[in-house]
Amino acid sequence: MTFTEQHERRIPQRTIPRLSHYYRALLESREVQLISSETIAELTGYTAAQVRRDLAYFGQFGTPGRGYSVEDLKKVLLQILGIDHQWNVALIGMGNLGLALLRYRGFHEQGFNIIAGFDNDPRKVGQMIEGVKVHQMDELAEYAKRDQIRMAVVTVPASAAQAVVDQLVGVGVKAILNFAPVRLQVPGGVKIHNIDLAIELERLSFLAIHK
Amino acid sequence: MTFTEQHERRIPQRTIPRLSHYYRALLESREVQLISSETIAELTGYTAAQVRRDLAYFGQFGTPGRGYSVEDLKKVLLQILGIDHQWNVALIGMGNLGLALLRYRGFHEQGFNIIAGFDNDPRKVGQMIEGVKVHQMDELAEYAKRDQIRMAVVTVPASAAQAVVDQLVGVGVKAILNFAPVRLQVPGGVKIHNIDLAIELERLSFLAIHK
DNA sequence: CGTCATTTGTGATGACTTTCACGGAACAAC
DNA sequence: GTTGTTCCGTGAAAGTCATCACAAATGACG
Repeated sequence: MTFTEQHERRIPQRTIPRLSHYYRALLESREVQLISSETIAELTGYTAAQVRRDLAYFGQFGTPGRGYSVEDLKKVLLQILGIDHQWNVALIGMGNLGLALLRYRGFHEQGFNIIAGFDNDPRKVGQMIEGVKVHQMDELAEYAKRDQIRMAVVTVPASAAQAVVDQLVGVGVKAILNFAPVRLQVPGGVKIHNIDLAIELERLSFLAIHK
Repeated sequence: MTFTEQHERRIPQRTIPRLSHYYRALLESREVQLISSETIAELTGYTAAQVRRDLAYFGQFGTPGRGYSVEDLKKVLLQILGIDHQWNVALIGMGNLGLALLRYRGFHEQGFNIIAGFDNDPRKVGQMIEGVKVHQMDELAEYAKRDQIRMAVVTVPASAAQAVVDQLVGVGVKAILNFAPVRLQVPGGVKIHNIDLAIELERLSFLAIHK
């Protein structure tokens, strides 16, 4: 069973993280060969209808009366999420957050290989951390070309983020995960996803005092 | 001008982070006294109608024909977001991510004071990092009571997260920011917000290969 | 005071997302 | 075969959220 690109409908934004959760549920279900939408729902906390609808956006992967093949569905989800192959990732900004992400094992386990770090601080350049060497920013173009880097994680201060992103776009990076608390401009075709830790805490604060 | 609690309507989930963005835009507008929804929209990348609607969920803060008072609106947003006072926060799990968050200045700037760290690794217990002491987990109850800790950030491995959360709930913590990639059970009244870095990367991967 | 330009707050509309509910496909059992 | 059970895929309904568009409010100006 294979997933073949077929964009008939628009995919709801929130479907995508749910697919990741479904995939994790499948990883925990090695002993069974078939799994129902109801079981996936129980394991993930969503509803069975939601599971079926989300999967149906991408094709017909189940068998009525039986369920979904765990092995096949895992492959399909890997393909849909784009993690059926390795991503070479550059990490820009080797401050505390950058170091933490470099050491975070979760990335490598999902096929995201951080293959080079970049920083402008001379004290950090040249260091070897977790098997990853830290380079000066002006070496970015060289490595991006050589190692086909198409994804980057940005953990520089807000004031430097736009310039860094411009450089990344310039060397062909197509997807950027940005931790700097600032809205960044990118040309069409380049995807950017922002994680703002202060805003996440504020959201929690709001939840805690309301409702 | 003051915001008085009045929950007539349900607040859309996505309104809350937008409020944080509006607040940031106001911080950058010190020279002006009045600001229009149109200007806030330009600064944040949303639409003017969205800005007005979001604010209107909580009351009437503007003046027709004039706009919003920057000073007043800042106060209102601080109140709505619950960051008009300090939060005492416990940080559980002093691994790489925990250390990065401890050193991250953005938290303290928004009134989130990490006042104690906790870990079960004997090599970490007793250390002093960024002015914060690392304690054993079994000392949690004592500190939670003494310092009125009502919020916690959890950066322990997935396998330990539920036990940690149970302890936090037991000592009266009401809001938890969880970085462990696992779905956690909490009783009603306790708010939990999850950030899963691997899933965020998968979302980016999806965006990069589709559309 | 009347007119004009401006901008809020909100009813109405439209777009998007989730849930419901059921036809039909698949297989087991006899 | 036929019956019974299971469970997917999806049209339709319900629910949620964003945008439109305008009445009403405000102050400037003469």
